[in-house]
Formats: sequence, structure tokens, C-alpha cells
Amino acid sequence: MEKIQNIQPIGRILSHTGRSFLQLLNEKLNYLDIERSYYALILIDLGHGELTQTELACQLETDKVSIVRIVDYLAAKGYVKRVKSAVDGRKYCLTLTGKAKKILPGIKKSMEEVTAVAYNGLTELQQTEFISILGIIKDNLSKANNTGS
Amino acid sequence: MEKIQNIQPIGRILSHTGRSFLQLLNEKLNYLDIERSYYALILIDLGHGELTQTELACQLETDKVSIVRIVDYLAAKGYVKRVKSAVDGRKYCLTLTGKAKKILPGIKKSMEEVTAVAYNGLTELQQTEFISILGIIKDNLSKANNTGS
DNA sequence: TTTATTAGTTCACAATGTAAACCATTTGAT
DNA sequence: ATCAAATGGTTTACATTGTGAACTAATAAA
Repeated sequence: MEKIQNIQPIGRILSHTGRSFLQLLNEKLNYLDIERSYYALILIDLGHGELTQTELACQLETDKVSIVRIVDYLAAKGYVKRVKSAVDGRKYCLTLTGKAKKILPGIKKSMEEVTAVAYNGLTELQQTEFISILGIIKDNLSKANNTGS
Repeated sequence: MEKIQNIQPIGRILSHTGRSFLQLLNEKLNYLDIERSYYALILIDLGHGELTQTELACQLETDKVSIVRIVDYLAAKGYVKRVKSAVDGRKYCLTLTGKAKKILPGIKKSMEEVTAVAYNGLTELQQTEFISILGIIKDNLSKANNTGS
């Protein structure tokens, strides 16, 4: 009789929980003048002025149209600049402005806080186990999606 | 140095994995003339002709506008009918058509298959542990979202 | 030197989330 | 019994997001 639970697609739960996470992060960061693409900022920072949009798309696991929108958004708000690559004229290297570097610590802090909220009541072991299994599931599904056809 | 991984917001991973799941489910069910709201059908079926749109919204954890769209969609495709409640003239009881009942087993089967793909390589124990932790995280976040203000 | 790829942009369309205004019906208070 | 408030559902509107296609400019391959 509890087959019902079993049948409930975990896809829904995963999506919903993920959205919940991002919403809470948004609330914590509502003092900023941006309300999304926080993680993009972190990745661009880690790229040390060498990250291109295609690479960012790869790391964010999204498409290039979305990346253009994200970079446009962050650039309009004064957080990111496109710097034409000297080596390859097609590429743009993404760099953070000083304004962006100033808000990065707060973003990371809020991310850690939200993560802490999410993990509330779980042991370290459970947390690492969860992340590990989540990674496996993610790989299983992305493999299946690519091999699908 | 692997702090980077730690910093990657699990919200993104959860969302992405959930979407992956639903995409794969979609592929498996591409022989149908609907391409979403499968789980709504299952819930309506479980409601035995007594489920209202508000209740469905609650079970799908979404808002009533989305429910109207979902029911419109499923009704237009001939899978669901709105039956005005005899008790309360405001409510509509959702019922499945024969067409819907015919496709339900296939939907459930595909859901189980996709779940099996997702869980590939995991022990039963890991699976139940994962679902259990996921539930806790989901609760933690939804509590925080409601208490947020 | 053509041709094919690649990086990025733009356009277009559908799905989804969210908020607000709105009906009709029912409930509650007086 | 009546009037106000709450509820179930619909509609409109707007922004975000995913997806596909067509396109430019620049590089790589033939």
C-alpha cells in the first residue's frame, strides 16, 4: 500500500527540492541588485579571467543561449565584462569587476548557510553519502539521456 | 582545494538531476500524445473521482494557476474531465477517462524503468537511505522557505 | 584558397512561476 | 435572513527558462 510513495517520481522531488534551495538562497541575497546567476559569478571568478562563455556553458551544464542571457544580465548590472581573447578572436574571456569581487564572499556565505539549513539534522556521514549518491544518480541519468536515441 | 566542490550549490545539482529524470521519462513516453503531467494523471487516478483541483495543487506542490493549465491540457487531450461537485458548487472533481486509464500502466512502468536507471549501481539500502535523506532536506528547505520572512 | 567548425548572437516559440484581478459559491457573523 | 469574508476556480499579464534554427565572424582543416 505504500507503493504510492515508491511510485512518486523522484524527478519531481529532486526538481522541487532544488528550486526550494535556490529560492532560499535568493531570499538570503535579496540585498543584492541581482537575483540569479550567483553561481555563474563564482565560476567566472574561479576562471581567473580566462573562462569563455562556452566553457561556462559546460560548467553550468546549460546551452549557449542561456549563457548569453546570463552574461548580458550580469554585464548590465556591472558585475562581468566580456574581454575579447587576444589568441582567438571568436572567444570572449569573462572577467569580474571590482563590484562583483566585493559581493562574492557574501554569496558564498549565503550558499553555505542554505546548505547548512538543507543538511540540518544530518550527520557528516549522511551528507557525504547523500552527495555521493546524488552524483551517481545524476551520472546515470545523463548517460541514459545521451544514449537515449 | 576541493572546497570548490563543496561550494557548488546542491540546489543546482538537484534541479538538474530532476530535470534529467523527467526528460528521460518523456523520451520513454514519447509514444503518447501528451508530453507532461503524467504524475497528475496518477494522482487523479488515486483520487477515485473525488480529487479537486485545489487538492491536486497541494499534492503536486504547485499553485492553482498551474493546475488550471494542467487540467486544461489533459482535458483537451481527452484524458481528464471536470465534474462539478454536487456538494459544493465551486469545486470540480477530476475524473479520468477510459483513454487515460488505458495509458496509466505504461506510464507507471516507464516511471519505474527510469527510477531503475537512476538507481543503477546502488544497493537497496543506498536507495532508501537516499530517498529518506532527500525527504529530510526537502522538509528542511520548505520549512525555511515558509518561516523565511 | 575554399570548406567546415567553432564562439557567440539573435529570433522565435512553448512551458513554467508568480502576482493580481476577477466570478461564483459557500461560510460565518450579526 | 442578510451581508461580509473566505474559498475554488479562471483569466490576464509578465518574466524566466529551455529549445531550436538561422546567422555573423573568426579560426581550423582540406
